[in-house]
Amino acid sequence: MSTATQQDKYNAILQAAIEIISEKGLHSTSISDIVKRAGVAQGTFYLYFRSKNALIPAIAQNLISITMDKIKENTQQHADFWEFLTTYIHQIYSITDEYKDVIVLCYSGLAIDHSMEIWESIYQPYYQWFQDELKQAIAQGEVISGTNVQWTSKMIINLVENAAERFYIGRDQDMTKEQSMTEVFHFLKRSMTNS
Amino acid sequence: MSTATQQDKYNAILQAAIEIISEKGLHSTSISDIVKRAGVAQGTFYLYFRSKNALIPAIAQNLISITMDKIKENTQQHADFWEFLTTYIHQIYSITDEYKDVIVLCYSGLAIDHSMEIWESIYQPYYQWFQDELKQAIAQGEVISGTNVQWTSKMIINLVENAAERFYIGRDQDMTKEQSMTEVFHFLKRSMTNS
Amino acid sequence: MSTATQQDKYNAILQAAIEIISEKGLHSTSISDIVKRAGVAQGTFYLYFRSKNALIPAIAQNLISITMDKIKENTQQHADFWEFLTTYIHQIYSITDEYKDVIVLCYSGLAIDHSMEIWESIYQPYYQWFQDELKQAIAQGEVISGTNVQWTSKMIINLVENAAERFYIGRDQDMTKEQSMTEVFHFLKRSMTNS
Amino acid sequence: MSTATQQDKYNAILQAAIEIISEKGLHSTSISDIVKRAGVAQGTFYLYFRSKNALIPAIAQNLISITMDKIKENTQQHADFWEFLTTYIHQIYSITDEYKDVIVLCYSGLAIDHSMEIWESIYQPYYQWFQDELKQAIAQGEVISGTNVQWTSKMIINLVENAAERFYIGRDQDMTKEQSMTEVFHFLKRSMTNS
DNA sequence: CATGAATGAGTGTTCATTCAT
DNA sequence: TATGAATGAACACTCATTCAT
Repeated sequence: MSTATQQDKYNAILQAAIEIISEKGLHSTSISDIVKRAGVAQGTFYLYFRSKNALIPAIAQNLISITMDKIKENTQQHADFWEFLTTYIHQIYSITDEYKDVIVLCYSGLAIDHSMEIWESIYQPYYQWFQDELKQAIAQGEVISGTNVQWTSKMIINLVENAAERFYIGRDQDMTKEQSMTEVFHFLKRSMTNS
Repeated sequence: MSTATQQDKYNAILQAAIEIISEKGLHSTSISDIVKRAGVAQGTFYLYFRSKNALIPAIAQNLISITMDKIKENTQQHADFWEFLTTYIHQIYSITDEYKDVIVLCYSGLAIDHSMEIWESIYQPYYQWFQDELKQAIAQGEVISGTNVQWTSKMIINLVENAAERFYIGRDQDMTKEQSMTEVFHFLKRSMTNS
Repeated sequence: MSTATQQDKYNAILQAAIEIISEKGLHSTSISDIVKRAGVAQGTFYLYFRSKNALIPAIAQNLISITMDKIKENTQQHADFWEFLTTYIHQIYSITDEYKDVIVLCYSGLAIDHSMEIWESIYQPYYQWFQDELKQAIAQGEVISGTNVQWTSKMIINLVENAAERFYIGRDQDMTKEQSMTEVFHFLKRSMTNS
Repeated sequence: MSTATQQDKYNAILQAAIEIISEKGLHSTSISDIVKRAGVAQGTFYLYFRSKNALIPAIAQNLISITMDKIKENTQQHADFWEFLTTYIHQIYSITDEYKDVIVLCYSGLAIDHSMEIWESIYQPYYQWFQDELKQAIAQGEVISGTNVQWTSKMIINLVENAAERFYIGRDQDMTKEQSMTEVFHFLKRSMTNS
């Protein structure tokens, strides 16, 4: 029962691309490199991706999917919003550490392609999910009312990601990971509660 | 006595590079394009830049210099930290709008040569300057004491830049520029004061 | 009983090929383009043609068939050879106008496979037919005796085709179509009669 | 004294191209083949020709130049128009024999490029030269007056070339070369004189 | 007969970089 | 310093052809 479906080939190419581009960068990675590792023929690449650049949005999408899956899985049970936020921060730091190369390639790749706006559209369901959590927290009285849920969600997500990226990618490690995460947590909590 | 000094040629090449790369992206811009617009010979490029990639840090450096000049100039006079912060936010939004293409090209250059650390070093004096302002605010009692000046400065700078980039580059324009800036301001102020 | 016979598919592919190659040229036309327009699968092409190059002789054959059908149909009734020749010239000009793209593609196929001899063999029945007309004219005393029928037939056919091609393909339109045809006619008639 | 001028490289590339494309055809000849034989680098080709297709008009131009040089040189001295025409026909047969491959590649190449009209423009000075000879012959009373000099010149040139091409390229050699040339001569003479 | 996914060899073209002047 | 002709390595992408179903 040979079951090499189309989905398999798509994934093989995508994973190979992620691995190699993460290592060598987009510019230095050739299609030839990718297909060799994916175990398919040169032409097969173009059955699944319109061009080399078309890889980037696919990689970004993939990253976000993984991120959401991991976070959702780990934040399912939480006593209150602050426990949720703590777990969320931990997860983001952990994911950033694991996928730092992919994150960098998404930033640079989407910029190369002049398609930075795509980030926003890919993030949409992620933003949405966070908004729901935040709304609930407001309803519970854990977060001050009057908060602009939409804007604040994006702000928090970006702030946490930025802190993690500065720590793991920018190698700005004056403090420990724990200290960094604590600063993030308190900075956010102060802003969202009446002390 | 019109004498084309070395500095002139360096700047001519750098400016030409910024213009063309902003338009067409790094990948699609050739040295040939750049020298043509700069009005120098092909080989002259290599008298001033070691390689094509060496342009990116120079462009980034240039952007930071312009940013710091503009901001310093406009924030010289301020009654208190919050007036300073307001002006700062305005300036960042304005600069982001004007230089969005250059910012994008800096992102796209991120991954080249794994130059992420260079990025942080270029930001260093910028961070330093902000830290000084923040220290002063704490000394004045405008900002809660106990704040980690170093971490918080970076956080603020990144948060403001991110909000502006989401607005102008990610084209996330659900709210007006003014509303967006106001949200940023209050989010930060809440976090840095005892209500 | 609508049954797509083999002949149908052969013709569908051939017609599609003629259309697209006429538009885009042989080199820029892919088998993929052809089968898409013909409404058959990629592999089906190879059930009817050995290769892409095998299309050219088939297209040429097709053009000659059409030409002969049209000319025969229109020259059936003629008082004498000169009326016949006049009609013939008209028909060639008209066909050249209608099929100029196909003619060009036949030229472009000339060099492929050094297939020049194939060309002559395709023309054979055409030459033969014209020879019969010419023989008859000589028998009738309309054309001077002593004429080399074989050589002269080819000469005339080529001369008329060339004049038409210069007019429609070379766009050498200093004179009107009518003037051009009249020159051809008189040039030939002078040569074939004692004044 | 190394004197490799630009003209030299242009010619080296052009000659190499003519040789190889004549042998293998345009499609089967790669730029790599050409530059290797020309003894220049890959990139150098593009300093002299915009593209592979740009070779064809250059080759055609070259062929016409050679043709005119040879013919002019050999027809300088002639007692009358008919001696001139005889020599002309001989020359065309001889040139066609020598350059048959180049002729084929010009036909097919220009057709591939959809630039058949270029033929006409390249032929212009050739036509002009023949017209002058023909005018003189009419002035001398050797050729019937009332002849359309422009049209007839083109006709004669094409007729002679066609006969030669049928003989050497189409390999239509039922008769000897001499017979073929004699037929051409008499066919033309009959048409241009009152018998 | 028909299909269309898969193949992988093949190539025109670009362009960063060098170097003799 | 400055030039710009020359280099040649590198690569994305195409497409004729095959073959398992």
